[in-house]
Amino acid sequence: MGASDLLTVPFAGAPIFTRPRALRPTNKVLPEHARSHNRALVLQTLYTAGAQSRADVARETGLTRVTISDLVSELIAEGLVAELGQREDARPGKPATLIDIDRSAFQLVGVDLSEHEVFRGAVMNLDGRIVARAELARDGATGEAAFVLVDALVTQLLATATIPVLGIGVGSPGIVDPLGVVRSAPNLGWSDLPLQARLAAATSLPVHVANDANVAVLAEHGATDLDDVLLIKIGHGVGAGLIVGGRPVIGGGFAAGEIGHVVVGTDGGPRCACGRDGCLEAWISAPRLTAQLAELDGTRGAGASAHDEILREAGRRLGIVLAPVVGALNLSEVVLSGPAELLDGVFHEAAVDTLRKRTMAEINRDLRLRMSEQAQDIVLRGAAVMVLSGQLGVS
Amino acid sequence: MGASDLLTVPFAGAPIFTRPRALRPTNKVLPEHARSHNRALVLQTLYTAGAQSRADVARETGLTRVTISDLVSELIAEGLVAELGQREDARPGKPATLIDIDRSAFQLVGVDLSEHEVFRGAVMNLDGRIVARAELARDGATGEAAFVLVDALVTQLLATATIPVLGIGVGSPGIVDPLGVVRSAPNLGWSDLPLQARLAAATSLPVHVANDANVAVLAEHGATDLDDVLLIKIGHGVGAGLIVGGRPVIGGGFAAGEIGHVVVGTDGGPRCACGRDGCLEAWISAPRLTAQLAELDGTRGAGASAHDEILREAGRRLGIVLAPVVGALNLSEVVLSGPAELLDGVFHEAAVDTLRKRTMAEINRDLRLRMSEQAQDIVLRGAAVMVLSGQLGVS
DNA sequence: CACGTTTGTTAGTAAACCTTACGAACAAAC
DNA sequence: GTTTGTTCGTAAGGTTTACTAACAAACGTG
Repeated sequence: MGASDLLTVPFAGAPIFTRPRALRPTNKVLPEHARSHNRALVLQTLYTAGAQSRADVARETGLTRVTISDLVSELIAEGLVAELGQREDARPGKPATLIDIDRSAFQLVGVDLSEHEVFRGAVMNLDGRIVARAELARDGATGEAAFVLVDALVTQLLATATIPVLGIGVGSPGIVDPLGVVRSAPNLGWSDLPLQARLAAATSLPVHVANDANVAVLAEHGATDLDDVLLIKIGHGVGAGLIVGGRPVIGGGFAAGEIGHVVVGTDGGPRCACGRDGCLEAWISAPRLTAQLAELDGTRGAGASAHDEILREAGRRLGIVLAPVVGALNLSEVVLSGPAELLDGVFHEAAVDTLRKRTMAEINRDLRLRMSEQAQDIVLRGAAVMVLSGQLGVS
Repeated sequence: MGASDLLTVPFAGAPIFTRPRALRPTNKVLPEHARSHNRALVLQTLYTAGAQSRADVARETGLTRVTISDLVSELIAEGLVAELGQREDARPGKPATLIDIDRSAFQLVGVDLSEHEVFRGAVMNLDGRIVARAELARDGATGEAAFVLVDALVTQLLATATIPVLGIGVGSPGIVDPLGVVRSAPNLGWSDLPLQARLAAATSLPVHVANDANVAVLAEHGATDLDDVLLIKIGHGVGAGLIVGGRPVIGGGFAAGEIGHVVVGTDGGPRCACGRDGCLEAWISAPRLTAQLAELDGTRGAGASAHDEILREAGRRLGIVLAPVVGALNLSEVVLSGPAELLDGVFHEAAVDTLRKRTMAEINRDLRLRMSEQAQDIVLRGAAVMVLSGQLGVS
């Protein structure tokens, strides 16, 4: 069985990004779609709860043991699920045969194009653990040259994989539509580049492409139980990924999360590359903060408190922008991703403080603003989630 | 057949408001669920496209003529669909028998509790056209007394209905959970009032309750093709209703849209009832604007330009709060609902202008900010949509 | 060792939609 | 006036799906 034989799943996890009505597939539902859904449900149950018996899965999903047996035998035939032998612990009744997703059946490839100087990628197993890494220096490549680099990176990663690859996930900067066309990525000199289609043609594997921040939030969503998460990704630029009601938000123009050039506050601010004053990116992008701190270090007699003041003001600006979003969506979780030496300290404190002062405490009582725990690999892990979700309906 | 016999529809339109994972029903999908979905699909096709033949519906939905015939005969037996006789226009082939939703089979009841002085309600037909109205002065009633008024209003409306009532929709201020419990509505003195359950018990009819602004945006969503709409409802308070990816957003604490007490800008502002300075509600609520204008009229020599300046500043404040939300969600449509004499003019202009200046033009190019066309009845119409969607899967 | 419990399978049933086929009714062309 | 082709709605039969019922196997427990 080839990986491309795997069904796409209409309900469980497939609508990775909701798409405009015009692009949506027909809405009719056939019995076979129900089966795909239940199939994905079994995989999802095994994925999140780990090895267990068929009877356990039946209880968990509400389907009967008969149906689960049928679905599982199909999944075993496809190599996605494996029997692990009998359960060890002693209890009455016939001993259960444990089954689990065969985590050594497939690997995944993830690619992160969001860094300015380097394209990074990894081969991961189905758990999202990284088994091999690769990176290629970008050296300022743009346009076709940049694509050639991506293609080379993917080829290199595929050669590293030791078992069949389930699919490839790519997080790209810029505006990416649901078909994986990079509509616009100024830094890479891409416009209307059909990245998904070209990589799929080159590799004959399922390929999923989305905006880097939108990919990153998938990694974070897997780590929480919540249905609403906002991730702020601070690097060379500032972007956001958003999950509302358990579904990623893509936006009418496929540009959801592009908050870098929203103006903050009513008192001006630093001049931004886009020509305006006080854009969020001009306030809090990593290069800007680093430059400000470096400039300060150049000055004689600059103390830690001046350091903190810069970061505190930046954190405050983030809080100002987030307050209306948190209020409108009643978000329960906001996650920060970026250089910890800049963000994890007074910046974070100031952002939390500002957010609390600017939203209604009674309503947003259980709001949490925290640092991501995924560090540098957040986009790679998110890419893995994207592939799992797209190919198996698992998330 | 009683209206309560009608199936709830798991896919097509039923998940009116997404709910937290813990409250969600089991995810398994049985063949009968598929049928419910397809049934709703037929109703939706007829509802939006009007009278047509079974074969037309088959082509539209992708299901076969056989299946459509089967579903339609079921719907006819239930009294929801009626045959209208043969199609008139001349074309080859056997003449088609036109069918349509029987718009005279049921009426709907909608209730709007969002106004400060009066509870308003209406009996509507399936198209949402109002056939009868009723209102009861609130006279400051709170707590149980307010509920008694609502109950009386509903009773009065049900007595007015001439044909069976499909269901009752209620838009209430405050925080309303997916089960129709008003968790908190300070103005009405309600906390944890099970409004849905009590009205359902009193009337033996399907009842749907949601926040007034969240209800209002349903009416607006029906009027557009877009999957993302933000409605700002300005009255005694300021609230928002939000649809993202075609689905209403309810929020982790069921308080999505509660933006009245988000602080605007970084330069202070009027003192708000909540104790802080510069809340959106303190800037732009209808009573506050009216009072400001009245105060101005008391002053000698106040011209139209001073009038405009007050409204312009208010509109600007709204734009400041909306910019991050529009940017983060990449919204394509924002709608204003409230007193036209305040909002439809310089207020509107200033809001549009501010929004454009504070978001990225290339990304939010096709953003529209417009006045609602539904005037005073927006909550009533939204309540109708809520009932239609909940009972028939039609939206 | 008999008994109850749990697991996973077999066999048969009901529901849902499909394909195929057909009669009825019409317009257009001859 | 007849033939031809089209369209509509229905009927019959088949496939897929998940269900209920029943059972053998395998295990603790009293």
